[in-house]
Amino acid sequence: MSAKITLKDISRNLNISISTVSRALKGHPDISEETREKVMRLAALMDYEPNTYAISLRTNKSNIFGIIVPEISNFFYHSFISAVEEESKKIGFSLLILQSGNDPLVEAENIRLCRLNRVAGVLISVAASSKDMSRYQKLEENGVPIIFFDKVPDVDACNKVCLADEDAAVLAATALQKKGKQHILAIFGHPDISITQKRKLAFINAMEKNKQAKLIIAHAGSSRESFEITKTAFLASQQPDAVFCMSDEILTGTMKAMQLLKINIPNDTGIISISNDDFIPHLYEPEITYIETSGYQLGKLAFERISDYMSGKKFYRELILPSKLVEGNSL
Amino acid sequence: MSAKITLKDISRNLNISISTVSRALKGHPDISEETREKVMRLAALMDYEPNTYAISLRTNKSNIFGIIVPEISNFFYHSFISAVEEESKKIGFSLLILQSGNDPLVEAENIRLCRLNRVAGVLISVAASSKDMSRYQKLEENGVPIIFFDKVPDVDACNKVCLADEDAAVLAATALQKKGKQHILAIFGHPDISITQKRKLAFINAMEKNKQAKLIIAHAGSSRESFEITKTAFLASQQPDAVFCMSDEILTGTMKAMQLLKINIPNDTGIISISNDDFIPHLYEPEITYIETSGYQLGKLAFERISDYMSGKKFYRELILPSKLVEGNSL
DNA sequence: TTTTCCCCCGCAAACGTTTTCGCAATCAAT
DNA sequence: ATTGATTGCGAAAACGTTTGCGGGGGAAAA
Repeated sequence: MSAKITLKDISRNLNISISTVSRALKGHPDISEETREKVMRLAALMDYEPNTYAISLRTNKSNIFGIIVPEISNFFYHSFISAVEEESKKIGFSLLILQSGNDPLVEAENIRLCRLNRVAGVLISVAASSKDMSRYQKLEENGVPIIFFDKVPDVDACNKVCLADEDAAVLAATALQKKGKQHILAIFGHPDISITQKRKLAFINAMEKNKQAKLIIAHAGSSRESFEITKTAFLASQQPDAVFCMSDEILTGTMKAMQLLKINIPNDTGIISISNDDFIPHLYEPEITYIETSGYQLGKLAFERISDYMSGKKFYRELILPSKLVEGNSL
Repeated sequence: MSAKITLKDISRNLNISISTVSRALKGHPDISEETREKVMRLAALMDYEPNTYAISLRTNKSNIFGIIVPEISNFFYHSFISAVEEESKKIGFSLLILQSGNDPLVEAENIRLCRLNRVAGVLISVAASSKDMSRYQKLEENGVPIIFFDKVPDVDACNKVCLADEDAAVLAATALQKKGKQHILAIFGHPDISITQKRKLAFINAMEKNKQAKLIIAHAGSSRESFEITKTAFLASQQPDAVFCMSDEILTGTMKAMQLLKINIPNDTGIISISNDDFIPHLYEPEITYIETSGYQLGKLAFERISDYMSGKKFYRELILPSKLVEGNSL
């Protein structure tokens, strides 16, 4: 049980005051080069590690970011978290990861936890699309920066980093047109969530330019539903010559149907999706052509924003991460 | 900037001492029912939230578990973390999640971080299969319980929770025999890692009972490699009538080859794998028959062990999570 | 010589708790 | 009435830092 060594230990050992040790360790200009050297050396030798709790108590700050997501078991949030973790580590920060399970109550509780732990900042993808910002504002009043990402509140006065949802849909539509697809099954997510609405609108608009193409719009709340939708569509008299899947989850359902019906891709039909990572699209043969909206990249962006905020750039901004087409062989 | 209210605020308000307030709040027997009530009520009213840093400084404890995994972007660790998070929340604990990237140096640094943050306990899946336990022991000397899970050190004097690796392989072998498979391609992971060795040994042993079956053993370090191995095997003159995949990663590679070669499952060939979750096996049509070794369940088990430890059961134990066969339609 | 200035450094308070010790009051037992 | 135990509470130290203020000493300016 090697007792933790403290500033006091060092000061006693060197016959100088605690304050001098403290200042020396953090390069305060008041301290002479000579004593600074001395202190530094001894601290290293004694394996001194500052007590983060004492520091936080004194300064009312911490080296922890809170990060709240609907669920951690999700590729997208996953890669987001990884990215933030990588960057945070570089500046000596740790992550307090909390999942809200899409429940506003749990979310509120998590925010409370962040307050309790005096986190230095919060990154959050909101659960409910509530317009009630009060629970978030409490944090900012205490000087805690809060960055919304992906699923963000529908108000202007906050910091957001988002994916280019419309843009991704447009890119997909363009790719389909370029291939001359004429009979397209487009499967979107649950009609109520905002991301579905955005992508659907943008997709349909972009498709308008191609008057003669036949468009079938469908909504799937789960992988299972998109499986059924796809199956039905391809069992009909006239098969689509392309499928657009709004998300990874939908893509997996569609692909199961493809396997069941032994449909040849891309000869019988083309596939294109919007995906968060390369994982799902690379699972199939041929590999799926997709529009990437990277959680990882978004994480990097969010970290950048929170760093900027903490170093003084406290104005509100919305950052958008561009998406890009990744060519597979499925279209 | 609503200043945080403290014990002092409450005490002043009630004209009693800080110590009394502190004791009242935590139900100390010294305090009369009457004042306890009073204090409780006012605390609730004033929305009092204890300062965790002050508490930790004073008690040298925290309400945080450290959890160190090779990578967080991995289904298995993922579900493990989810399970631990769920349970921890119930007892008011948070999680400090760190990834080592399989680098012993980073791992050491992460362990240091756990010490720095005075975590109440550590759950770790070790990076290197090093037998050097010193860096871990330092924690236990400080009274911090450390539970190893999944990838554990090869020594007895520590707490472990593991998957039934041998068991899973035996179950798979048995299932293959029951179906009367005679020409089996078995793909394992990288030959150096311990889990590969365990599973391979158990699998081969279990297969011995079926003398006339032809067994092809292969090793794949990645999804790509298992793709190549499978392709080659099925392009040969005599095709296997079943494939056994040791892990999800290997399964994905094999399934890509199946799609490429348009092999009919289970008519042309049967598939069975060992998987951490239902996610990957359910991605295909037909769904894959697999042996489940659940990260989620393992997380629950690990939490149970660390709770027990903290409540006094400090002896060393190794817990094994049984695995079970989940029937799909691929065999 | 005196004054002014700057360079280094120490004192002590403060952050919000927990906990040891002790004290006064009450009550039961002798 | 004296002792002894018990009950309910307060004073104060401690946890390890940071930081405002002030002071001693030496050098430069007067």
